[in-house]
Amino acid sequence: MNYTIAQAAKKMNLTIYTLRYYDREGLLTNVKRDKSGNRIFTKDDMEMLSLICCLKNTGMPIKKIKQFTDWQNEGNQTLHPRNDMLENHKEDILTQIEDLKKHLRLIDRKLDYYHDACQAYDTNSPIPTCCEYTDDEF
Amino acid sequence: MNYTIAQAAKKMNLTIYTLRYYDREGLLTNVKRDKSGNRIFTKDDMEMLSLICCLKNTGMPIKKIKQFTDWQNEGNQTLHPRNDMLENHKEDILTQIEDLKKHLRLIDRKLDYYHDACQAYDTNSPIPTCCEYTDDEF
DNA sequence: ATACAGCTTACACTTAGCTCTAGGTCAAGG
DNA sequence: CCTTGACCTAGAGCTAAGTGTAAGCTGTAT
Repeated sequence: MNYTIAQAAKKMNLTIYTLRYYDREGLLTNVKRDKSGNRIFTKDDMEMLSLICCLKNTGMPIKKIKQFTDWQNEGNQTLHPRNDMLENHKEDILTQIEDLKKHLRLIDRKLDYYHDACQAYDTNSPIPTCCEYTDDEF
Repeated sequence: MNYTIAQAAKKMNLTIYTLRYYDREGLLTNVKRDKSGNRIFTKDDMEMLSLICCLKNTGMPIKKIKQFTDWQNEGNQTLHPRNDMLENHKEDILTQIEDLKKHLRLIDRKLDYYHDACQAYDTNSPIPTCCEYTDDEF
Protein backbone atom coordinates (compact mmCIF):
# COMPACT_ATOMS: atom_id res chain seq x y z
CA MET A 1 0.00 0.00 0.00
CA ASN A 2 2.12 2.90 -1.25
CA TYR A 3 1.10 6.51 -1.64
CA THR A 4 2.18 9.43 -3.78
CA ILE A 5 2.81 12.65 -1.94
CA ALA A 6 -0.65 13.93 -2.92
CA GLN A 7 -2.36 10.77 -1.69
CA ALA A 8 -0.39 10.78 1.53
CA ALA A 9 -1.21 14.44 2.09
CA LYS A 10 -4.90 13.79 1.57
CA LYS A 11 -4.92 10.80 3.90
CA MET A 12 -3.06 12.67 6.63
CA ASN A 13 -4.92 15.93 6.21
CA LEU A 14 -1.72 17.75 5.51
CA THR A 15 -0.62 19.75 2.49
CA ILE A 16 2.00 18.55 0.05
CA TYR A 17 4.12 21.46 1.21
CA THR A 18 3.97 20.25 4.77
CA LEU A 19 4.95 16.71 3.85
CA ARG A 20 7.95 17.96 1.92
CA TYR A 21 8.80 20.23 4.85
CA TYR A 22 8.67 17.31 7.29
CA ASP A 23 10.85 15.29 4.96
CA ARG A 24 13.36 18.15 4.68
CA GLU A 25 13.40 18.58 8.43
CA GLY A 26 14.19 14.92 8.91
CA LEU A 27 10.98 13.89 10.64
CA LEU A 28 10.67 11.05 8.15
CA THR A 29 13.56 8.75 7.47
CA ASN A 30 14.80 7.69 4.14
CA VAL A 31 11.63 8.21 2.14
CA LYS A 32 11.87 6.04 -0.97
CA ARG A 33 11.69 7.42 -4.52
CA ASP A 34 10.40 5.95 -7.76
CA LYS A 35 12.63 5.86 -10.83
CA SER A 36 11.86 9.47 -11.73
CA GLY A 37 12.62 10.76 -8.26
CA ASN A 38 9.09 11.11 -6.88
CA ARG A 39 8.54 10.26 -3.22
CA ILE A 40 6.85 6.98 -2.37
CA PHE A 41 5.16 6.87 1.02
CA THR A 42 5.04 3.32 2.34
CA LYS A 43 2.89 1.90 5.12
CA ASP A 44 5.79 2.50 7.50
CA ASP A 45 6.02 6.12 6.43
CA MET A 46 2.30 6.50 6.97
CA GLU A 47 2.57 5.02 10.44
CA MET A 48 5.38 7.37 11.27
CA LEU A 49 3.30 10.24 9.92
CA SER A 50 0.45 9.22 12.20
CA LEU A 51 2.76 9.47 15.16
CA ILE A 52 4.20 12.77 13.93
CA CYS A 53 0.71 14.24 13.61
CA CYS A 54 -0.25 12.90 17.00
CA LEU A 55 2.79 14.45 18.65
CA LYS A 56 2.46 17.71 16.72
CA ASN A 57 -1.25 18.04 17.49
CA THR A 58 -0.56 17.54 21.15
CA GLY A 59 1.90 20.39 21.15
CA MET A 60 5.27 18.76 20.64
CA PRO A 61 7.59 21.02 18.64
CA ILE A 62 9.00 19.76 15.35
CA LYS A 63 12.54 19.77 16.71
CA LYS A 64 11.62 17.41 19.49
CA ILE A 65 9.81 15.11 17.08
CA LYS A 66 12.98 15.09 15.01
CA GLN A 67 14.90 14.00 18.11
CA PHE A 68 12.54 11.06 18.37
CA THR A 69 13.07 10.18 14.70
CA ASP A 70 16.83 10.44 15.15
CA TRP A 71 16.70 8.10 18.12
CA GLN A 72 14.61 5.70 16.13
CA ASN A 73 17.29 5.65 13.46
CA GLU A 74 19.94 4.88 16.01
CA GLY A 75 18.30 1.55 16.82
CA ASN A 76 17.57 -0.30 20.01
CA GLN A 77 20.05 1.44 22.26
CA THR A 78 17.69 4.44 22.25
CA LEU A 79 14.60 2.54 23.34
CA HIS A 80 14.80 4.02 26.82
CA PRO A 81 15.09 7.69 25.88
CA ARG A 82 12.28 7.23 23.38
CA ASN A 83 10.15 5.60 26.04
CA ASP A 84 10.95 8.41 28.47
CA MET A 85 10.09 11.07 25.94
CA LEU A 86 6.70 9.50 25.32
CA GLU A 87 6.08 9.08 29.04
CA ASN A 88 6.86 12.73 29.63
CA HIS A 89 4.74 13.75 26.71
CA LYS A 90 1.86 11.73 28.06
CA GLU A 91 2.10 13.64 31.33
CA ASP A 92 2.22 16.84 29.33
CA ILE A 93 -0.99 15.93 27.52
CA LEU A 94 -2.73 15.08 30.79
CA THR A 95 -1.70 18.49 32.10
CA GLN A 96 -3.02 20.13 28.97
CA ILE A 97 -6.37 18.43 29.46
CA GLU A 98 -6.54 19.57 33.08
CA ASP A 99 -5.62 23.10 32.06
CA LEU A 100 -8.29 23.17 29.40
CA LYS A 101 -10.86 21.99 31.92
CA LYS A 102 -9.78 24.69 34.33
CA HIS A 103 -10.09 27.35 31.66
CA LEU A 104 -13.47 25.94 30.78
CA ARG A 105 -14.72 26.79 34.24
CA LEU A 106 -13.95 30.47 33.68
CA ILE A 107 -15.65 30.41 30.30
CA ASP A 108 -18.67 28.76 31.88
CA ARG A 109 -18.85 31.42 34.51
CA LYS A 110 -18.59 34.11 31.84
CA LEU A 111 -21.34 32.37 29.91
CA ASP A 112 -23.58 32.37 32.99
CA TYR A 113 -23.17 36.11 33.09
CA TYR A 114 -23.73 36.61 29.37
CA HIS A 115 -26.82 34.48 29.54
CA ASP A 116 -28.35 36.72 32.18
CA ALA A 117 -27.11 39.85 30.49
CA CYS A 118 -28.54 38.85 27.10
CA GLN A 119 -31.86 38.02 28.70
CA ALA A 120 -31.92 41.37 30.45
CA TYR A 121 -30.94 43.15 27.25
CA ASP A 122 -33.69 41.45 25.26
CA THR A 123 -36.32 42.38 27.82
CA ASN A 124 -35.09 45.94 28.31
CA SER A 125 -34.28 45.19 31.93
CA PRO A 126 -31.20 46.64 33.63
CA ILE A 127 -28.08 44.76 32.56
CA PRO A 128 -26.31 43.06 35.47
CA THR A 129 -22.72 44.06 36.13
CA CYS A 130 -20.06 41.65 35.01
CA CYS A 131 -19.15 38.71 37.19
CA GLU A 132 -16.29 39.28 39.58
CA TYR A 133 -13.29 37.11 40.19
CA THR A 134 -12.05 35.88 43.48
CA ASP A 135 -8.49 36.98 44.10
CA ASP A 136 -6.91 33.56 43.65
CA GLU A 137 -8.06 33.39 40.07
CA PHE A 138 -5.41 35.65 38.77
CA MET B 1 -5.72 47.38 44.15
CA ASN B 2 -3.63 48.77 41.31
CA TYR B 3 -0.57 47.25 39.72
CA THR B 4 2.46 48.53 37.90
CA ILE B 5 3.28 46.77 34.66
CA ALA B 6 5.93 44.68 36.42
CA GLN B 7 3.52 43.63 39.15
CA ALA B 8 0.79 42.83 36.66
CA ALA B 9 3.21 40.80 34.55
CA LYS B 10 4.30 38.81 37.57
CA LYS B 11 0.76 38.16 38.69
CA MET B 12 -0.34 37.06 35.24
CA ASN B 13 2.78 35.08 34.43
CA LEU B 14 3.43 37.22 31.41
CA THR B 15 6.39 39.39 30.51
CA ILE B 16 6.30 43.16 30.53
CA TYR B 17 6.85 42.98 26.78
CA THR B 18 3.77 40.88 26.35
CA LEU B 19 1.61 43.21 28.40
CA ARG B 20 2.73 46.20 26.34
CA TYR B 21 2.12 44.15 23.21
CA TYR B 22 -1.42 43.31 24.30
CA ASP B 23 -2.02 46.95 25.10
CA ARG B 24 -0.69 48.01 21.68
CA GLU B 25 -2.85 45.41 19.96
CA GLY B 26 -5.92 46.74 21.70
CA LEU B 27 -6.70 43.72 23.83
CA LEU B 28 -6.93 45.99 26.82
CA THR B 29 -9.00 49.11 26.74
CA ASN B 30 -7.99 52.47 27.88
CA VAL B 31 -5.30 51.45 30.34
CA LYS B 32 -4.84 54.33 32.77
CA ARG B 33 -1.54 56.14 33.28
CA ASP B 34 -0.02 57.87 36.26
CA LYS B 35 1.18 61.45 35.98
CA SER B 36 4.50 60.42 34.43
CA GLY B 37 2.88 58.23 31.82
CA ASN B 38 3.36 54.82 33.41
CA ARG B 39 0.59 52.28 32.98
CA ILE B 40 -1.67 51.54 35.92
CA PHE B 41 -3.38 48.18 35.83
CA THR B 42 -6.64 48.29 37.78
CA LYS B 43 -8.70 45.39 39.07
CA ASP B 44 -10.79 45.61 35.91
CA ASP B 45 -7.68 45.40 33.76
CA MET B 46 -6.54 42.36 35.72
CA GLU B 47 -9.90 40.71 35.22
CA MET B 48 -9.76 41.39 31.53
CA LEU B 49 -6.23 39.99 31.49
CA SER B 50 -7.48 36.84 33.16
CA LEU B 51 -9.99 36.39 30.39
CA ILE B 52 -7.41 37.21 27.73
CA CYS B 53 -5.03 34.57 29.13
CA CYS B 54 -7.85 32.07 29.38
CA LEU B 55 -8.84 32.61 25.77
CA LYS B 56 -5.26 32.68 24.54
CA ASN B 57 -4.31 29.53 26.44
CA THR B 58 -7.25 27.73 24.96
CA GLY B 59 -6.12 28.55 21.46
CA MET B 60 -7.99 31.69 20.56
CA PRO B 61 -5.91 33.93 18.29
CA ILE B 62 -5.08 37.44 19.44
CA LYS B 63 -7.12 38.98 16.63
CA LYS B 64 -10.24 37.24 17.75
CA ILE B 65 -9.66 38.27 21.35
CA LYS B 66 -9.37 41.82 20.06
CA GLN B 67 -12.73 41.43 18.39
CA PHE B 68 -14.17 40.51 21.77
CA THR B 69 -12.56 43.58 23.37
CA ASP B 70 -13.88 45.77 20.60
CA TRP B 71 -17.38 44.43 21.11
CA GLN B 72 -17.06 45.04 24.82
CA ASN B 73 -16.22 48.66 24.10
CA GLU B 74 -19.28 49.03 21.95
CA GLY B 75 -21.53 48.37 24.90
CA ASN B 76 -24.64 46.33 25.44
CA GLN B 77 -25.74 46.02 21.84
CA THR B 78 -22.91 43.50 21.37
CA LEU B 79 -23.92 41.22 24.24
CA HIS B 80 -25.23 38.60 21.84
CA PRO B 81 -22.19 38.32 19.56
CA ARG B 82 -19.95 38.18 22.62
CA ASN B 83 -22.12 35.45 24.09
CA ASP B 84 -22.03 33.54 20.82
CA MET B 85 -18.28 33.83 20.54
CA LEU B 86 -17.85 32.38 24.01
CA GLU B 87 -20.37 29.60 23.31
CA ASN B 88 -18.50 28.65 20.17
CA HIS B 89 -15.20 28.82 21.95
CA LYS B 90 -16.52 26.57 24.66
CA GLU B 91 -17.41 23.98 22.03
CA ASP B 92 -13.96 24.43 20.58
CA ILE B 93 -12.35 23.70 23.93
CA LEU B 94 -14.50 20.59 24.41
CA THR B 95 -13.36 19.40 20.99
CA GLN B 96 -9.76 20.08 21.92
CA ILE B 97 -10.15 17.96 25.05
CA GLU B 98 -11.65 15.11 23.06
CA ASP B 99 -8.87 15.35 20.50
CA LEU B 100 -6.22 15.25 23.18
CA LYS B 101 -7.84 12.18 24.70
CA LYS B 102 -7.90 10.52 21.30
CA HIS B 103 -4.23 11.26 20.74
CA LEU B 104 -3.52 9.95 24.21
CA ARG B 105 -4.78 6.55 23.15
CA LEU B 106 -2.14 6.31 20.44
CA ILE B 107 0.57 7.42 22.85
CA ASP B 108 -0.60 4.81 25.31
CA ARG B 109 -0.41 2.12 22.68
CA LYS B 110 3.08 3.25 21.75
CA LEU B 111 4.02 3.18 25.41
CA ASP B 112 2.74 -0.38 25.73
CA TYR B 113 5.11 -1.31 22.95
CA TYR B 114 8.05 0.61 24.39
CA HIS B 115 7.49 -0.99 27.75
CA ASP B 116 7.81 -4.44 26.26
CA ALA B 117 10.65 -3.40 24.01
CA CYS B 118 12.64 -1.84 26.85
CA GLN B 119 12.09 -4.91 29.00
CA ALA B 120 13.29 -7.14 26.16
CA TYR B 121 16.28 -4.87 25.55
CA ASP B 122 17.28 -4.90 29.23
CA THR B 123 17.12 -8.70 29.36
CA ASN B 124 18.85 -9.25 26.03
CA SER B 125 15.72 -10.88 24.62
CA PRO B 126 14.62 -10.32 21.04
CA ILE B 127 13.00 -6.91 20.64
CA PRO B 128 9.36 -7.11 19.53
CA THR B 129 8.45 -5.39 16.27
CA CYS B 130 6.67 -2.08 16.55
CA CYS B 131 2.95 -2.03 17.10
CA GLU B 132 0.86 -1.84 13.93
CA TYR B 133 -1.99 0.45 13.18
CA THR B 134 -5.38 -0.47 11.93
CA ASP B 135 -6.16 1.25 8.68
CA ASP B 136 -8.74 3.65 10.09
CA GLU B 137 -6.14 5.25 12.31
CA PHE B 138 -4.61 7.27 9.59
C1' DA C 1 4.85 16.41 -30.90
C1' DT C 2 2.82 18.50 -27.75
C1' DA C 3 0.29 19.70 -24.02
C1' DC C 4 -0.82 18.65 -19.43
C1' DA C 5 -0.75 16.81 -14.70
C1' DG C 6 2.00 15.76 -11.14
C1' DC C 7 6.02 15.62 -9.34
C1' DT C 8 11.00 17.71 -8.22
C1' DT C 9 14.40 21.35 -5.96
C1' DA C 10 16.05 25.65 -4.01
C1' DC C 11 14.85 29.36 -1.88
C1' DA C 12 12.01 33.35 -0.65
C1' DC C 13 8.01 34.78 1.83
C1' DT C 14 4.33 34.76 5.42
C1' DT C 15 1.98 34.76 9.93
C1' DA C 16 1.46 34.76 14.82
C1' DG C 17 3.11 36.01 18.86
C1' DC C 18 6.11 37.72 21.01
C1' DT C 19 10.99 39.74 22.33
C1' DC C 20 14.47 42.92 22.28
C1' DT C 21 17.04 47.42 21.51
C1' DA C 22 17.94 52.22 21.48
C1' DG C 23 17.13 56.28 23.21
C1' DG C 24 14.56 58.88 26.45
C1' DT C 25 11.70 60.43 30.88
C1' DC C 26 11.04 60.59 35.68
C1' DA C 27 11.21 60.00 40.86
C1' DA C 28 13.82 58.59 44.76
C1' DG C 29 18.15 57.92 47.37
C1' DG C 30 23.19 58.91 48.51
C1' DC D 1 23.99 66.96 41.67
C1' DC D 2 24.13 62.47 40.05
C1' DT D 3 23.10 57.80 39.70
C1' DT D 4 19.90 54.06 39.71
C1' DG D 5 15.80 51.69 38.62
C1' DA D 6 11.47 51.42 36.63
C1' DC D 7 9.02 52.92 33.27
C1' DC D 8 8.09 54.91 28.28
C1' DT D 9 7.92 54.69 22.67
C1' DA D 10 9.09 53.31 18.05
C1' DG D 11 10.55 50.10 15.57
C1' DA D 12 13.52 46.13 14.46
C1' DG D 13 14.35 41.18 15.13
C1' DC D 14 13.23 36.46 16.21
C1' DT D 15 11.16 31.65 16.15
C1' DA D 16 8.11 28.13 14.69
C1' DA D 17 5.73 26.14 11.28
C1' DG D 18 4.55 26.27 7.36
C1' DT D 19 3.38 28.30 2.39
C1' DG D 20 4.36 29.78 -2.05
C1' DT D 21 7.19 30.49 -6.39
C1' DA D 22 10.17 29.65 -10.30
C1' DA D 23 12.23 26.68 -13.15
C1' DG D 24 12.55 22.12 -14.62
C1' DC D 25 11.69 16.92 -15.30
C1' DT D 26 8.61 12.85 -16.58
C1' DG D 27 4.87 9.95 -18.15
C1' DT D 28 0.49 9.74 -20.30
C1' DA D 29 -3.24 11.33 -23.49
C1' DT D 30 -4.76 13.73 -27.65
